[in-house]
Amino acid sequence: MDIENAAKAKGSGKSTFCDQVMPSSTRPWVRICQDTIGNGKSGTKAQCLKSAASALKDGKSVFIDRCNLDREQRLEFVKLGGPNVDVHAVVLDLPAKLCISRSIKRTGHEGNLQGGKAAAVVNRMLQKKELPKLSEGFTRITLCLNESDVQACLNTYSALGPMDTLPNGYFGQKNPDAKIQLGIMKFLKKAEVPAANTISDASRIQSSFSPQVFQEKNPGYKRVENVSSFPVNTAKDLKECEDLAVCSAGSHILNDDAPTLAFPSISTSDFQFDLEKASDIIIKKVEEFVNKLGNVRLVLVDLSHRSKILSLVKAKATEKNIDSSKFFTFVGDITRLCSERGLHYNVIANAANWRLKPGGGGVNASIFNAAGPALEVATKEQAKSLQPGKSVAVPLPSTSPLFSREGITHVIHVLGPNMNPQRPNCLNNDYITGCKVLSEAYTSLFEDFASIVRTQAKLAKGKNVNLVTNPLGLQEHNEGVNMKHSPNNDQKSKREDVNYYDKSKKYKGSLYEAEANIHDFRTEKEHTNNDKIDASTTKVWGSWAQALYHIAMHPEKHKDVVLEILDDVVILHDLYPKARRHLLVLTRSEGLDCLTAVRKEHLNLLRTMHDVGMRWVEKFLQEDASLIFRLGYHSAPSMRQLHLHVISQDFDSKHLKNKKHWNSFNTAFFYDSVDVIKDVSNHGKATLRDDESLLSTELRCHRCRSAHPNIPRLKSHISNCRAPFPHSLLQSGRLVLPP
DNA sequence: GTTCTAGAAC
DNA sequence: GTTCTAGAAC
Repeated sequence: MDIENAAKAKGSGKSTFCDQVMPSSTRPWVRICQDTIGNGKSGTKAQCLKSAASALKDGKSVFIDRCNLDREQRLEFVKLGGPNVDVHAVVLDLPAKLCISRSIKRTGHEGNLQGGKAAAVVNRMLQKKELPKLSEGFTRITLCLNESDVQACLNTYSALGPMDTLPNGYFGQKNPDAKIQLGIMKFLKKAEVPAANTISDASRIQSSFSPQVFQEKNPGYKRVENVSSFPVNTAKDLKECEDLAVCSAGSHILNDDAPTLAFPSISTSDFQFDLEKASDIIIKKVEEFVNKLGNVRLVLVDLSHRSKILSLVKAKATEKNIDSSKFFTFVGDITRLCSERGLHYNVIANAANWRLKPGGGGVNASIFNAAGPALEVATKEQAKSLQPGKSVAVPLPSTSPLFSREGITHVIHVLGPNMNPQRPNCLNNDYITGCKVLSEAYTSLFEDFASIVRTQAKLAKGKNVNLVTNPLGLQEHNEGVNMKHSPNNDQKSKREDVNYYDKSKKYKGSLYEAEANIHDFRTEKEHTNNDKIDASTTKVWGSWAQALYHIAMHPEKHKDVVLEILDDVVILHDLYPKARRHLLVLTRSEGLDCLTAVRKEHLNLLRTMHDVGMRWVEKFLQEDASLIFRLGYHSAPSMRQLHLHVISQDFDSKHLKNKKHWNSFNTAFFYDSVDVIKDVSNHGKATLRDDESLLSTELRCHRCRSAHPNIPRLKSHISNCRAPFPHSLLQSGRLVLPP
């Protein structure tokens, strides 16, 4: 099989890199494609070189679109423009698994043998492949390991204007020498089951085969050989990117997992503090804390690449040789650094006003706006006002978009000194006091951040010591994971033998979820070590299964969904109701996650849950006497934290979409509350009936028991079926009808 | 829990 | 060609 031909087949797709960049770019790009250079047909390398040289001469920027898998192939292209041309490589190095499945699919050999052969060819190619290095003469290399890397890179190049330059360096991976993707051997065994085929998949395959070299002419740009890497791998705005290049040369550390504080420059905008003095203070305080804090990152953020304060701080950081993996400057909206710029961060500082109120302008308005009303409420709980030089850390409720979208767990409000006569407490140019107060402000900010990090580390540690019989390094994992949160990180783990660390990385490791994750480690560990352990402790909850737990622990922070907060339970609307009326009665008892854990001591709680549910049913029946209700638990719930479903039997809801939805409420999987209470009362526990097959059984009408071929047909039937309910449901008060 | 989507079923 | 399911990803 000829890999280049394979690449060409998919290269014709519109989703290739050049095709996406060229139309949206204001730069004069020329694409040199070996596959089409010979009057639409495949040409030679020499033809490519010739065309590229002539385009460069005309002042064009050039894409070299061909398989440049090894150094030798690339060498002549890199040399083309001479020392005044910027030479970039964009390496589209997507999972090997994908290449193989695509190539198998493409050649039409889906059988076991051919599939295996195709996989072997790809495997050989990948083994041979040599990723580009800066030492070959590239000024910038961007390695894309997944779709979102590719998208970020596309954005970067699409935004590149005729005169713009990009920072030099190696972006995207710690080890540019990596040759073969782990897990490939495991994939080979599965090669007989080719993965699905789409256009976008096709383009990914091509990409994998052909690291492509893009050259752009840039007269007047001085070429640098040994350039730095940045702790950034996605950047949209190229101009702004220049400001990212603050790191010391030679550093290849992408310390992306470390707890990260993003902070604006305090007092330098509206409060008109002198920039020179402010930058000195920032550098001094950063130097002081960077070593003290251990494995964390401090990131100074400003909106514009023209930011004076960023350039000053950047220059001074370089001068002072501050570790660029621990401190760097970054251009972007502080409320969107993760979603828009790919920077993982956990805590942000706000340049607050003394009332700690939203509004005003600048960072304060922007953070309060982005965080939603939840931040204002949470802030009020912590403090009413703030003195200059002080800060206050506010845990961000999980309802805040900054939490869910960006992964920010805390906002630290900081009030700096004011030099603006139009604002309160103006220091009238008294920079002796001013510098002292600004120093205090940063000290307070960094100490608050340190305290958040320490608390979380301790929490993780404490739980481990208590819960894990054989720590096996888990402690370390948890600490590492603790502050990590990466909503937009779709980089897949290349390892297929998922260990605890890998697994944990898949969680959104917010501070709140950290606890839950630790719980997971324990249970999974115990499960592997001891098969005899009770089922109630072996369940592993995914990160998405924590929502009800969070609500139960902090119902006051979820006023948007919570209907009623009582001592033992919380009542809320099911987020995706499967009927006209669908409530959840949620226990507030921590650690009671599902029915299997319920024992005699929970009887009172079960009765309370039932009674509260019944009270709401009565209310609903008064509003609509045609409704009929059923109260019960899912035998094996998807969401953590024991919850009772209170659901009307119309099942008239757009959210009821699949067999599992239907069967979870209409087979023995649905465990009537009255039966649970009876069973726990009689036998001390609920009898297990979480047979997975219950969820995939045929679809039957809950009234007349007729079977239906699919969900739409079933829904159409139940909307009209008025047959009486089965005898069993009418007994023991399982169904609740109007009096 | 939902969303996304390939491909099976119609 | 369209509908629907089911599995993966989150």
